Amino acid sequence: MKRQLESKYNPKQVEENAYQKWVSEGYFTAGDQSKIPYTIVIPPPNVTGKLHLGHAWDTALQDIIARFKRMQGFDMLWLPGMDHAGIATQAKVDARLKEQGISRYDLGREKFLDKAWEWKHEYASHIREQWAKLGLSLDYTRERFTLDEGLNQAVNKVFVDLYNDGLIYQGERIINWDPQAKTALSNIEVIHKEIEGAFYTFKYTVVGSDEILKVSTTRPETMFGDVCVFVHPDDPRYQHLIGKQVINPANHQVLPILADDYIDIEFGTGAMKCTPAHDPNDFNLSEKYNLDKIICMHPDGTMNELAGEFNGLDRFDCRKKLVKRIESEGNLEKIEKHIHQVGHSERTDAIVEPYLSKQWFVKMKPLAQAVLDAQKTEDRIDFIPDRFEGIFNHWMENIEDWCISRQLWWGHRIPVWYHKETGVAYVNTVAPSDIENYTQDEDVLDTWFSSALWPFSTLGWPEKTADFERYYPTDVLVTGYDIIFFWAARMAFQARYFTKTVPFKKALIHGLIRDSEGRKMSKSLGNGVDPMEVIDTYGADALRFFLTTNSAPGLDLRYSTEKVEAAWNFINKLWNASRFVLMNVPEDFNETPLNECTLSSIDHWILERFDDNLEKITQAMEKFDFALAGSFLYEFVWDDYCSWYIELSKSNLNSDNPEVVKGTVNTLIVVLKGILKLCHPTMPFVSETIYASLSDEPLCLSQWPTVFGYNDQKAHHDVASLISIISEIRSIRTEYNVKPSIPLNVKLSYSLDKIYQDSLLKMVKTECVDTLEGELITRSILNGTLQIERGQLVDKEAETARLNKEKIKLEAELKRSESMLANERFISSAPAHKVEEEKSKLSEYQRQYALVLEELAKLV
RNA sequence: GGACGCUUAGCUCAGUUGGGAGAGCACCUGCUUGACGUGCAGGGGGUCAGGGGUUCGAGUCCCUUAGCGUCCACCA
Repeated sequence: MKRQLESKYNPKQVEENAYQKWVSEGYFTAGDQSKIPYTIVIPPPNVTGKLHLGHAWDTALQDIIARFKRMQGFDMLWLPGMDHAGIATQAKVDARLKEQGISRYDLGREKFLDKAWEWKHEYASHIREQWAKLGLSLDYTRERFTLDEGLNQAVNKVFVDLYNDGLIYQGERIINWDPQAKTALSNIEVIHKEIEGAFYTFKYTVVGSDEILKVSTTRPETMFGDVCVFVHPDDPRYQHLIGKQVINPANHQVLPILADDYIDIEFGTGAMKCTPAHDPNDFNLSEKYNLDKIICMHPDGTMNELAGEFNGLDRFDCRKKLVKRIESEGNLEKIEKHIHQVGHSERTDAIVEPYLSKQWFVKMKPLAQAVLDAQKTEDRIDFIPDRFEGIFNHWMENIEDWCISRQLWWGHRIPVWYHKETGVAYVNTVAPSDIENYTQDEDVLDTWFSSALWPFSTLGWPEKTADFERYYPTDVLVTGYDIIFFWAARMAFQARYFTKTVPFKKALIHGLIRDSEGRKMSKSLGNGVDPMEVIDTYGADALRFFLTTNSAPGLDLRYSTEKVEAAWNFINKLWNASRFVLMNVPEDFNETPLNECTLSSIDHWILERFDDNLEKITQAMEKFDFALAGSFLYEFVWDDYCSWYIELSKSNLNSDNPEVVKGTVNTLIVVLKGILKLCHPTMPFVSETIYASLSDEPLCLSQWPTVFGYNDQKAHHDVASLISIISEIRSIRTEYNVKPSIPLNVKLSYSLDKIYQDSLLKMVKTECVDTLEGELITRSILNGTLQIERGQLVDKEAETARLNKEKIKLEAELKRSESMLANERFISSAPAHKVEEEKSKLSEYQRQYALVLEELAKLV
C-alpha cells in the first residue's frame, strides 16, 4: 500500500493538486473513436463576474453526468465556454471607465471594445479558476466564447439565411426601450413588476362647445405624442362626439375623436387617448387608421422639444409638473391610485419605455411551429421533469416576433451594410468588396442570438467539422427553469431550422438556489453565498454532494450550512472507513481475485448488498435522480459498509485462519473500490485521492462497477440473523440500563458460528451459552428467539410497560393484517405476491404476539 | 385574467408505478483508548393543509377549498 491516511479528512489537502493533473494528463479530452460519444455543452456563464452558487449547482449536475458517462465507457465531451453577455458586460466596462472618469463615447467604438476584451480575459481566467475549484471535468481543448471568430461566422450565416428566407426583417415598431442602457430589449428581457401608480383623469374640451370629454391615463407625459382620442362606436355617451375634436390639455392642440371597438366601454371613462409612438396598442390602431406616430422623448428618457416647457426634463419629472400645470388650468378631474404592471429592464432595472424605433426582428411563428411539430415526433426534446415541456410549448405557441438588434457596441455586429449614396442594404456574411462605399449597421445582435446557436456553433458549424458530425446533437442540456425561454427555447428553434434536429435530446431542468430563509439570492439583499468560500471551509466534494442530493427534480433548493456540514461528515466517514481498510492491509499485500478467496458469510453479505445498491444507484443516475442515488449511496456506505460490515469484519481480521483474513481483506478492498467509484461522479476529489492508495489507475478513467454476482442465501440469512441478535441485545441493554461494560449471557434458539459468537462478544460483550439459570426472559429475533437470565435485569415495572406497549402495537398490526386478509375483495383483486406478503407478515406478528403474552404472564 | 408549483416530525426536505409514514439537523438517554466523539448505541416526536370522491386499500389518483410561491398576459 502506498500510504496511510490522516485521521481527519482535510478537503484542502485532498483537493489541492488533483485538478491540474486531471487536465494536464488529458483525462477530460474527448476523442476516443472506439467509444460512443456523449455530449454536454456547458451553459456559458457571463463574463461579468464570479460564479455563484447557482452555477456551482448547475455545473455540479453536469459534472456528475459527465463523470458517470465517462466511467460507463462513453467518449464524453463536456464543452466549456463563456458568454459575452452584451448589455451586462458593456455596463460593467462602462462602470469601470466611469471610475476613471471616462465615458465610452470619449474612447470610441474600437478602443472601447479593446477595453471590453481586456475585461473578458480577466474574468474568463477567474471563471476557469472557479471551474477548477469545483472539479469540473471540462474539455478545455474545445473551449469557446460566444464572440469567437468561428461563432461570429455562425451568427452571420444564421442572420443572412434567415434574412434571405424572409424570417428576419427590419421594421419600425413599438419595442421595449431601456432608457438607461439606451437600447432596445426583447419582450422577455422585460420584468413586469406590480407598482402602485396613479390613474389621472383629465378634462378635454370639445371644440366648438362647452362639453367636456374625460380621458384617463397612467402616463400623462406621453400626451405630447397623442394623435387622437378613441371611443367605442356603440357607446351611447359618446356617439354624438365621434368625428368632433377635443383639445389636448397638455399642449392645447386639437385631437380628432375616432371610434373603434377595441375600446372597452367599462374601463375608465370609456375614452382613450391614443399615443401611437409610445404604446403598442395605440400603435396598432394608428396603423389601422393611418395616424401619425409622434415621438415625444429622447432615447435617454427625457422629453423632447414637443414637450415645450418640459423639453429636456426626465419623463417622470415631466409627469409631475405636467399634472400640476393641467390642474392649475382647471383640467384635472381626479387622480386615483392604480395598481398595475410596469415593465422594468432585466439588466438595469430601469422602467422600460414602449418606444417607436427601427429595429431588426426575427419572425417567430414559423420557427416556433416547426419545433412544436417536432415535439410530437421521436425527434423531440425530452424534458425532465416533464411538466416543463408544457411551459415550453405554451411559450412556443404564444410567441411574438423577437427584437434582435441592440444599440450596444459589445456584441456581434449586424452583418448589414448600407450604400452611402443609395442607402440600399447589403446583407451578407462578409463585407462588400467595395467597403468604402458602405457603412455597416451600427447595432449588434441580442446576446441570446449567439447563445441560441451554442450547441452547434461551438462544434464548428456551419463547417461540417468532425466534431460537429460526431458530437451533435448533444445528449443533455442542464439548466435552470429561469432560462428556458431565454435560451433553451431559442436553441430549440434555431437548431430545428438550421440543423434539422434537436440541439439536445434531453433537458434536465433544475430550480433556483435560495438562502436559508427561502429568499432568492441577490446582490441587493446581500444574501449571496460565495461557493468558493464554502469550498474553502468544507471542500468542493461536500458542496457538490450537498447541491446534488438535496432537492427534488425541478424544485428550488435552500442553502443550508448544516447540510453542507452533513455532507462533510459523510465524506469524513468515508475517509475514515478507507483509513480502517488501509490500516488492516499488510505492507506486502497483493490483491487476490475474490473467486480465489475463501469468503465468509459476512463477505458474501456485503458483496450482495453492494450489488443491490449498485443496481439501484445506477438506475437512479441514468434517470438523473441524483438525490435518490445519493441516499442509496449514503445508506450503503454508512450503514451497511461501516456500521455492519467493518464492525463484523474485525472478528475475521483477528482470525487464526489466514484464509478467513485473506477473504475479508480482499472483500474490504474490493467493496471499498466499488464505493469509491460510485462516489466519484459526486465527490471526485476525495474518491480519487483515496483510490490512489489502492490502485495505480486514475479513478476518473476507471470503469463503472459491475455486479459481483454473489448471492448466497445461507450467508444472507446468517448475517441478517446476527444483525438481528446484536440489535436486540443493544435494545435490551438500553431498556434495562445495563452498561456496555457488563457482560451478558444469551441462549439462542439456533446455533451461531464460532466466528459470529466472537463478533457478538466484541460488539455487544455478550456470550452465547447452552444453559441459563433461573427465570428467563425471551425475546423475538429474526427467525428465532433469544433468552436472557432475569437475574441480571431487575426492572420488572419497566419491562411490563414495554411489553404492554409492544402488545398494543402488535394488536393493531394484527387487526390491520387480519381484516385485510379477511377481505375477499383484497384476496381477489390484489396481486398475489401482495397477498402472500401479507400472510407471512401476519404469521410473524402472531408469533411475536404469542411471545409477548407469554412474557407478560411470567411477570404477573 | 390564465397556468404551474408547494403545504409530510421542532427546522430543512425526501417519499419512483396507490399495499405497514422516512432522512439530515435539533432534542432525550447511555457510551472515552486503536477507522471515525466530525463518532457509536438506543429513544421520543407526524389524524401527510381542510373537505369530498374513486378503490379491498390513498401521503400517492380525481374534484374542491384555503394559504404561500413562481411564470405567462398589450387593457388605456
